[in-house]
Amino acid sequence: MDDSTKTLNGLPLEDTFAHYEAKFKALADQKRLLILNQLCAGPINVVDLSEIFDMPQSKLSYHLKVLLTANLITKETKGTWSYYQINEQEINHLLSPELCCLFRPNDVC
Amino acid sequence: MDDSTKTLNGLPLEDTFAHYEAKFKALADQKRLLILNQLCAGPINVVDLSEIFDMPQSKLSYHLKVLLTANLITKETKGTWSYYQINEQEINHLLSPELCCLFRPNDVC
DNA sequence: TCTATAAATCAATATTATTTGATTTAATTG
DNA sequence: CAATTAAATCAAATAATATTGATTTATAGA
Repeated sequence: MDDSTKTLNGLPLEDTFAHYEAKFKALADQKRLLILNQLCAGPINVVDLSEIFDMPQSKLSYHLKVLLTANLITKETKGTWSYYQINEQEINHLLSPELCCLFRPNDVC
Repeated sequence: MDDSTKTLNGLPLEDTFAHYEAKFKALADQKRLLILNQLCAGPINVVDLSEIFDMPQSKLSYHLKVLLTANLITKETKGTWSYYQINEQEINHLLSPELCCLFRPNDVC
């Protein structure tokens, strides 16, 4: 069987890996990892994040969008305010239990 | 306690995340994920890889170097030939058991 | 309605990563 | 030693991401 026809769960391997490439790209940034870690303390809005990290709001919006697009976080908007949260399921699916601990709201590891 | 003083295993959080940023960057590429997956079939050299993936040798050397630097693979040189292998420990430390399966030599998941 | 504020988006720029083909280094073999 | 081959490296071109400050959109409240 030639390599180009290998599949996983009915998908060509290349599609599978294109999918994970996107996830890892979103994780491949120190600032975004710090944001994820901060989100463990609970839902938070852009303004509060920009104070905590001393970062311009537009920069945070950008990085939050990257994380959102990769489905690593979720957003809930209440009136003027948007609160961001970890997508625990997705994180658990990707990362080792060891690593997940850095990004899990309710864990002591 | 202010954010800049948070630590994990005696290291500032930022150092921890700088470390993981490098690992995830190495994983954040479809070609490198395919290479890792191929390495599961056993140690292999650059020329064979470049035939399997129909890629120029210099490109493969580049991507292998990225993976090596991130310590996701290891290299063993025998005379003229260099054989690359998965660093299973490192992969296991990073990825969920589910995902590890894509990159484990001896697993059926 | 007018003002203030949250948050996304935009356009310009800067920074990083990737690709390519050529060259170099080093080991093997005749 | 000369020729061959594996594999790393280099420099130049291109592509992808990130950063900045300004602008825009939308909601809330006086």
